[in-house]
Amino acid sequence: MENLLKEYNLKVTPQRIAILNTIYKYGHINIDTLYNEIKAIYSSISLATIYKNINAMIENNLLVEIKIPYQKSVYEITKQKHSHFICEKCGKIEDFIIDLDEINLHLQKKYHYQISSNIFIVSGVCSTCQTK
Amino acid sequence: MENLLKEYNLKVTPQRIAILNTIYKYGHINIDTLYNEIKAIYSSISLATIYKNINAMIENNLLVEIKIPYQKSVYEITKQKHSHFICEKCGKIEDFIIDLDEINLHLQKKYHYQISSNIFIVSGVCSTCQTK
DNA sequence: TACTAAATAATAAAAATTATTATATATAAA
DNA sequence: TTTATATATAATAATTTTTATTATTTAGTA
Repeated sequence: MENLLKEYNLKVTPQRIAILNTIYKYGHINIDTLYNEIKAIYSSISLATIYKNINAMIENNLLVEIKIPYQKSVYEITKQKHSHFICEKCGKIEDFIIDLDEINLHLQKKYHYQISSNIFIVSGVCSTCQTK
Repeated sequence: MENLLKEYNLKVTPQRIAILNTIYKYGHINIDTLYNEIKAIYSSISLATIYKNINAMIENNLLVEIKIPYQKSVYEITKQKHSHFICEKCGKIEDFIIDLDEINLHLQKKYHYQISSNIFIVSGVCSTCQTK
């Protein structure tokens, strides 16, 4: 995680490494869970520090915030463009890759949008919850 | 708007009618703008009443909340399923209809999701902002 | 018209986020 | 390796956002 921080022009601190490790471990994590996890390691850390770091990392594009219906936002490490599936039963969030180029091209032609990014969130019931 | 409230099993009050009229006028509106607009009509209304009504209307599916990156949520009257385009320059939000059935079917087959809804938000530059 | 449940107004309280400031630490340069 | 500087942290405080409380008023209905 040190290299990652350096890549994104952020100073390397043990707290930040812990934050990134935790986010990486979870894949997606909200502020409360993150705070609790970090507190277990650095008991003196304050929520404000978590927020400050998260915001710094978002500004430097090391993290992205995913705003989810009926839930608090989750944060994840910036990676290949992908979409999210959210299970309405167990709350699990899964990444999946789907090619949106065709749709974007279509929108570009039809509405003359210059498209820079997509958010695609799918809600439903995951395969494991269906069998319960 | 009276009929709309009745349809969704909500009592008809002048404040609620004003709220719905304002949302309808704007298409999409955030809580602050809404509050200011309503205050101009009912100067004694409190923000808590706005929140309470918005939440009641969301629970009864008369309104939907759209969570947007880098902005406060906006609310809109429930209508035909649609997606949103957000202009990064002027902040304008536009609705558009696009058929996501194929994609959903593909996801359903590939990941065995039972899909109930989609959120599709496209960011970029709108046609008018491109020519500036 | 009167009854009942629910809405409003006016706070207050709680939850979420950001700001402040002294101290500590990371990085870069000497 | 040491020192200087900028930035991060911790501890709070302050702000912002959202929800709860309660007395009063109002809408819908009998």
